[in-house]
Amino acid sequence: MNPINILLVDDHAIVREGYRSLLNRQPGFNIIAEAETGEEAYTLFRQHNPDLVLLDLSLPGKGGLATLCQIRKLSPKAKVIIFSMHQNPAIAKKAIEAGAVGYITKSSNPSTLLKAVKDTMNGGISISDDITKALALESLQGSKILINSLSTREFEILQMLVNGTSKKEVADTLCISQKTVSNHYYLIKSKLNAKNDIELIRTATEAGLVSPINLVAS
Amino acid sequence: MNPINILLVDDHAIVREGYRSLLNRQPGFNIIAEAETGEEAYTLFRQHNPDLVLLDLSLPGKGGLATLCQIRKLSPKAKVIIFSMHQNPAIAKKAIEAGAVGYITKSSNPSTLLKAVKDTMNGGISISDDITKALALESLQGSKILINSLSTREFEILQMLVNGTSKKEVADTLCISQKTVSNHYYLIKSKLNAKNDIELIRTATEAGLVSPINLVAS
DNA sequence: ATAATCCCGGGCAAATTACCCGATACTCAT
DNA sequence: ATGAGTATCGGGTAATTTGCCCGGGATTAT
Repeated sequence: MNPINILLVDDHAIVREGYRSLLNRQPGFNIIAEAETGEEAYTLFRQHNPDLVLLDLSLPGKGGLATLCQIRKLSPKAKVIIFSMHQNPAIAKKAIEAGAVGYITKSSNPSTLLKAVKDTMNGGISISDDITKALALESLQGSKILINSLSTREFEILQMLVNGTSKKEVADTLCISQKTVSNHYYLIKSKLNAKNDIELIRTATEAGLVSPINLVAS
Repeated sequence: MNPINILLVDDHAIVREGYRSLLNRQPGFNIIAEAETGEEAYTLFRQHNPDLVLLDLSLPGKGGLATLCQIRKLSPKAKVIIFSMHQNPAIAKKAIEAGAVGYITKSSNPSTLLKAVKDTMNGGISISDDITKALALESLQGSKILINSLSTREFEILQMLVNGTSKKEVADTLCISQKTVSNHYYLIKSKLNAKNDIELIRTATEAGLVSPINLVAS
């Protein structure tokens, strides 16, 4: 049987070293190229047309997801396994939606990665246990695209708040009482499943509600 | 000459694989133990008393900075090189202040790491180029970065909090009372001039403390 | 030796949250 | 047009958190 040709994409040299060492110890795998950035990955993909791409998500420049999309657009049958440090199921979902055949966290066992490579070459989809567990939990609590469940008013208030407007200012601006703002705030948090302000901001940021920061020289 | 005995600490198996492969190719290095967590690292350090520790900063559990402090406390002459994915100079500063003899980013060349190991064994301090450059830039623009007024502990707690760890989790992880976390939190907020969580996160984001989750919309 | 921090937490009043409630008002399908 | 559904507005109250002060032990610097 021909060896499986693999394109390795990770911006950290030491991680590539790790993959290489791991895969070289196994028969049947051949790393034909390595890339540090999304751009490079795309170029090398076209050049070598590998059987499989091992792709890190947090790439400098355009990012891993975008690279994944680009590669899939060029060659919709391309097999790409995402290898990421994020244990966030939302990210895994995005990756699978975008066409990845696998999502493995970097804290997984090396054997998990090897298994994923084999499984996906047989046409399967492979997701590491920590993620499947998190996904299961999430689907139990029936999460959707949460931000869409906000009403217009809630959305408006959230947007003001995460951009630094104080509750009092919001109340004054909208001519409602501070109490109402607080109540909205409470509802927003529950709708978005945020346990605290920080989670709220992260969700809002994901949804693009937070405008970029003005660096103030003081 | 005796080989240099190294303790490897990283929670990602694939990264350890990388280190191992890299160092084994060089004569004179010997990895005597590997750890995945700070606790384990500390135990193994006492057991093996290595010449050098390669320590990842983003460890689960107690965290890399705290582990560094703990080891240095036990053995003030211990040599620890921090190996981190953060290119943030503020983090590097904290690490060196806490007694690390080196700070190398994971995006550095393998040869940089090897050189750092050698240099530090000769009594030097080694910092990767990207960081020294960033430090230079920072001092040029002479911005009195508020973040630097935080103590090590405060810094650590802030980092956990803005990355979504709840106060209770922080307390449990660090084995301190929730009240103490709250008090730290209060002090952090005043030191950073933040009126509320949102401002705090913005400042922390500016300082690069928040690990991004950029979900790209198709 | 003394001063200055840092880290840890108790205490307590003030503020905020979590969650309940009822009152309008608007939309929309029957 | 009537009733069901839901958005907006806020009152009330118990539980929690904050803001701020305190002191004590451990380190570090002077």
